[in-house]
Amino acid sequence: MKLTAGELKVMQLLWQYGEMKPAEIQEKFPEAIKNSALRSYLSILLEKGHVKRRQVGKAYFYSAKTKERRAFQSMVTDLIEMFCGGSKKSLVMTLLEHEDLTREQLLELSRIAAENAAQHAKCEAKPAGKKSNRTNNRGASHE
Amino acid sequence: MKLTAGELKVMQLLWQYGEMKPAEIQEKFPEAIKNSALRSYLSILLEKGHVKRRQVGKAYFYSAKTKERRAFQSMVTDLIEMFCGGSKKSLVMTLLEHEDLTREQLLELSRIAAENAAQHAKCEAKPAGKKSNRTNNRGASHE
DNA sequence: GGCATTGTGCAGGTTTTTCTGCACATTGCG
DNA sequence: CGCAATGTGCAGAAAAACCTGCACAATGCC
Repeated sequence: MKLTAGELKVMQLLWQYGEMKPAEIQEKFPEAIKNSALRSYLSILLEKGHVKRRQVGKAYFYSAKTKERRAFQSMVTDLIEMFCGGSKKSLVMTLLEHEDLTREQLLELSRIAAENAAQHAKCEAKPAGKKSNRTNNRGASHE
Repeated sequence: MKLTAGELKVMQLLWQYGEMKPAEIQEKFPEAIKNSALRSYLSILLEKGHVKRRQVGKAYFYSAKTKERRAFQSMVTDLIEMFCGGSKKSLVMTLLEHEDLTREQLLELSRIAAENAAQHAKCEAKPAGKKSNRTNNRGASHE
């Protein structure tokens, strides 16, 4: 996988807004960036296969090829390997214990964990099948 | 903050084993690395202030100056900003819902979240004070 | 002493990431 | 037409990350 900081910023915008041409990405970029610098990122991303582009008139429209979910998982996996001895549980525990979540948030998370556990009970002895996709939210704003 | 991949590997070893000289770090390094390459990392880390060193005879012993916790938090914060709209809760939810945790792990996590919520109830209206340090485990092996 | 071992110093190299400049082509408008 | 605006292509520069080689100094052992 492996996206650099700059590449990731571009991908974020493509994930969020969909197909865009360089100038549009440039506008939405978190900090000021020259058009040529941005296009430089795009060509690297194209090379690496993370984006694709479509020609319309003289302009190119870029869109994400790599899914946000994949990129996220890849980063979480790295983090876990580096800091939590490879255990996802450890990461969650650390987050629960050391980060400043409110009482309400903790209770909700507790509930969600319990629900997921119940979910698991139903398909015992099937270690690879998963995901009910009940409340799939990520990518923006639900605080 | 900002540690590169290579620097982080060095820091991990220093966090785990404490003070060491270059040759010792080199031995423990996850992949093969030349002594000079490793020392190159160490001098960058020294420059950046993430490690300190102590001379004993002709040799230097290096140890971590930056705390593991700080580095971890910094990376989690980055991840959250990039993928979860700045919400820690979102990160935990995503982990709970999409990652392959066992039923037992989920139940335990649910319990821990509930406990932490209870903890919070006791010091209402104190948003900054925290941490009971009941089961402080991270950095290695509890799967 | 001679010589391998273990350590540092340091002056670099290569590759990747980040960013720049400029030439040039097309389009729209006065 | 002239010319600004908008787009691409491309050839890099600059900085950071990653890695190497070699000189040399101290130590221990024959």
